[in-house]
Amino acid sequence: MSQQPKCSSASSHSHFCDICDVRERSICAELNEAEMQQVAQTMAHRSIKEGASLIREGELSDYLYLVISGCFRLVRMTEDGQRQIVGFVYPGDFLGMSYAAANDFSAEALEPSLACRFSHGFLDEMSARHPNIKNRLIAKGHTELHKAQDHIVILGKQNAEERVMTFFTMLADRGDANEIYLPMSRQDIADYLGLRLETLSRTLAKLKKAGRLSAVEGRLVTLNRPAA
Amino acid sequence: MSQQPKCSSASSHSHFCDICDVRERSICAELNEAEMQQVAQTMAHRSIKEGASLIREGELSDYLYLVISGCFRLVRMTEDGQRQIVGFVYPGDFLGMSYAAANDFSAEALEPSLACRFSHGFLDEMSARHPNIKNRLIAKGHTELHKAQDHIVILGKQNAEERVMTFFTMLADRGDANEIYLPMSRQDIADYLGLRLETLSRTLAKLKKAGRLSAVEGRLVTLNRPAA
DNA sequence: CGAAGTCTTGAATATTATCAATAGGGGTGG
DNA sequence: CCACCCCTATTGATAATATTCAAGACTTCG
Repeated sequence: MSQQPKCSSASSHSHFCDICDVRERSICAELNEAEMQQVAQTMAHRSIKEGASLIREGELSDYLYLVISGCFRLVRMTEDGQRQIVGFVYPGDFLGMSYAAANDFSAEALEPSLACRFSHGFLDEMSARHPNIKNRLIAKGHTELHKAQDHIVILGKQNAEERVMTFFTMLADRGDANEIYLPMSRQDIADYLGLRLETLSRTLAKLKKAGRLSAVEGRLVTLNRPAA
Repeated sequence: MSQQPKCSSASSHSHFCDICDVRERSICAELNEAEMQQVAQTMAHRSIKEGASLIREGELSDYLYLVISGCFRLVRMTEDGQRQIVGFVYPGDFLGMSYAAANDFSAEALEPSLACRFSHGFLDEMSARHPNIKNRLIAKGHTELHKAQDHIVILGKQNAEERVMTFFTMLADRGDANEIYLPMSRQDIADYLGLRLETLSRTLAKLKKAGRLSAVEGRLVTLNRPAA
């Protein structure tokens, strides 16, 4: 229940864009050379400390953020104070998509992270010249919906073992190896999978004994699956 | 496992728009008089029989559909053949939002329904003159994501009784009364709430005995809650 | 009326949650 | 460096909850 530390304030750095890993596959890919220059000059960024929130549930969404590096958990609190994690967010994903509406969830950094900040006004202006920007936002929203529905299937139809294996498999598919580093705590995983912390712990032990996980050591997990 | 009947093919009717209940609060609201005339002349509609599918999971989404009347269940099948309902769709909602991508789910009519059919090309053309159309699509996608996350919270944090009450309360809030007509079967509700059919049935009995539901008679349910 | 489907109820089982205690890990200060 | 504390994670025993399998009741429709 302690107050989250405030994250650092926005600041402009012209060379941030040079090191941006997600530029080619996000809205900046739509911009021409001159516009890219302008963006690089004026774009504000935010650096978010581990545990700090980039956006907060219920607050107004003034900006659209593009995650450049790091990782976030998306948290929704229920009326009776329970915590549900509705997703995890990685570089290339957007946060604060809701134009002038309250945020549906808080986004809390799991590790020191960087995000790029677009004002909605700026986006509208750019969209006039580059209609594909809006299309990318629509497509991205669609991807998010798809992921949320995968999540619904996990929670609606799978038992504890299946939930955990599905979760680890999704993480492993983000990289190329069967060894995974978990950026989130056990409680985070439990709150994502709709399980109690103890059930998750027991399920991990069971999966390891059954050989479906060849290693479970703190935040390092190794899947045992037929070579992809 | 029987094949769903094919729904009737598309047809054009100039006066369909006259009886459209959702026109003012959907994309047509952006159009001027002349454009509205054009839409009314050329727009194709589909009438979907009860049990028929408007779109199918895995098939390419050629069109965007706007539901005019009736009601659909959104069905996703898991690899092992289980059925999860990821949502219900009512007049004013869109289907087939994914530009040139496969549908994430099937939409099956719960009652005889009508939908209005937009080709993606037509939408792009109209959007050039009316940028708000794209904004409406973005906003609608956001609403859908929000609803999916509500669903995640139901499945992740609530027990059977809470799930059922939350579901009925949502339905009641769509209208103005505490008496609800359910357009879907018990199995549909169970597959939406992540419960077995028998568990749902028992939970209904329990809620009635406890007085939280004052009536449960087939598809008619009456909530017992402090007058809103 | 009969048949097929849908819904409800019953009894036994399986799964998960709860409460409680213990173990591990990382940092701080003596 | 070690002892201590705090936080996170694991394990154990029991209780609550939901599933499974089975049977019966209610509806709808031919």
